[in-house]
Amino acid sequence: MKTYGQFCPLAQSTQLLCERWTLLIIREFIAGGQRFGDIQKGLPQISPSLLSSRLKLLSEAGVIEKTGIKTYQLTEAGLALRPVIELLGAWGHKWSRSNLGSSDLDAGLLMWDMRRSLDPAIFPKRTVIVQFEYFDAPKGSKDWWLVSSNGDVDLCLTDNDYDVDLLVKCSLKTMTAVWICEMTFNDAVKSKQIEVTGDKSLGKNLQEWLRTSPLSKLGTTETWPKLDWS
Amino acid sequence: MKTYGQFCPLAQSTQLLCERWTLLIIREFIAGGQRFGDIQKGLPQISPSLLSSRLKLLSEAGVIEKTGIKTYQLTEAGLALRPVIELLGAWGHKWSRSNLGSSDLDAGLLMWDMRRSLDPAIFPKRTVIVQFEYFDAPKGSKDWWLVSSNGDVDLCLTDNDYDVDLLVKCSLKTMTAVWICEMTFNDAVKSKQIEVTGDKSLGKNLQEWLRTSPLSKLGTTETWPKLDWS
DNA sequence: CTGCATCCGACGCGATACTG
DNA sequence: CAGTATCGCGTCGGATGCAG
Repeated sequence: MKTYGQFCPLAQSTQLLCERWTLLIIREFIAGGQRFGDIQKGLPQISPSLLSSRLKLLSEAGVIEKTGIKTYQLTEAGLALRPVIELLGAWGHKWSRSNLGSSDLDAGLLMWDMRRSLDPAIFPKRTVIVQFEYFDAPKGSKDWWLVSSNGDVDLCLTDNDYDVDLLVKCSLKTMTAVWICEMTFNDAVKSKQIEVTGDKSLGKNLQEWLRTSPLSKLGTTETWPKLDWS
Repeated sequence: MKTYGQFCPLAQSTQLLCERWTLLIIREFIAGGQRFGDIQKGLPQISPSLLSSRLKLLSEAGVIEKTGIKTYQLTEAGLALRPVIELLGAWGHKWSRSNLGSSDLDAGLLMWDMRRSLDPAIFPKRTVIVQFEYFDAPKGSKDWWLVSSNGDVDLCLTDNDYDVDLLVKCSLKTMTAVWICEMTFNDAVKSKQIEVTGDKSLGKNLQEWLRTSPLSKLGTTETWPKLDWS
């Protein structure tokens, strides 16, 4: 870890936390990840060796700790970073100019994020299957299935001959924009950017379903309440 | 600027802000710096070329803007980073383990920080000169003079045959610890870690004088009110 | 003094392969 | 799945010097 040679507390924290990937790793822990693989899943582009060394560094710094042979969790110091993460996220949401360059789009990340954030209680207890079709996504990540059944949500990338209740067709960019609240689902449907077919009564719940993302609250309130990430 | 390939607002903000030096540069702007040299003074170890490229990047990102031929200031987006800086600083103050390694000590930074943070109103209007002597500082930065006269504080590194009102002798480490509120000035005096000689009535004000650092408020309150950096 | 260009070294970081 | 070892590239960033 490179130091700044300054006694300033900000220098102390940034030299630890503001290295590449580090704050995103913390984000994954806040979002509920516990294992090496959980973290990797939320950070597809990090190399295992780097992740490994970051975890070691964060352990030594007392931000995370091992809770088992292969599980970690945030310490008190780590949990204290949550407001920082939230504030930085809110700043990015409001002030970042990058407006979703196509290189920022990643269907896998999007769906993974959905899976862990959606509230299954919105749908009936019986199994409900929602298929997403992104016509502009790279081959192999165009079609996704979210399977909600008795309080659980599963994510599938392969067609298991599902009995699909709802089919959502749109561009990856549109769905991502909806997910991070740059537009509302309903508006996107109205303007034909999203096409929904299937069970009408279930369809009405989609907007509400898609609002439970922790990010989604960013757009709506200026000063932003505690988020329910987990 | 290296990107993460993620749409997450946190990824957007960190890829811009969490590169080496960047947040410390913002800190310097918040502290009132406007010119290239102001920033450099607070970041003695940054190279001019790197500072230059960071300023350019931040301009493009809309965090700072040129206000004149050679002055910059924070934009609205930049000002919005202040809570982030404060939170990160508070985190570092509370949770950073590094406990002032000697490599973090820097007499120049310390004195520069003092000069801009001290409240001259504490002392009488007439010229008051306080000399600091750090016996463990590197040669050439052992002796410093703070000159307070009618509402202004100047900093000197050379002996101008001053008529010194107060002489403060201690280690650089001790003074730094006091400055960032790891201990109080009075306690350090009591335990003989700081030796003060000179005008007794002025000496009594030192503790109060040294409490006006923006950092000093970190230690005292858990949730920390708006700081007066400027 | 301000700001930038150039050079070059160090090492942060990524890719891959491999082990338990 | 959870990491470690190795290798090598790329770039960050530090030193110096110069131009405005």
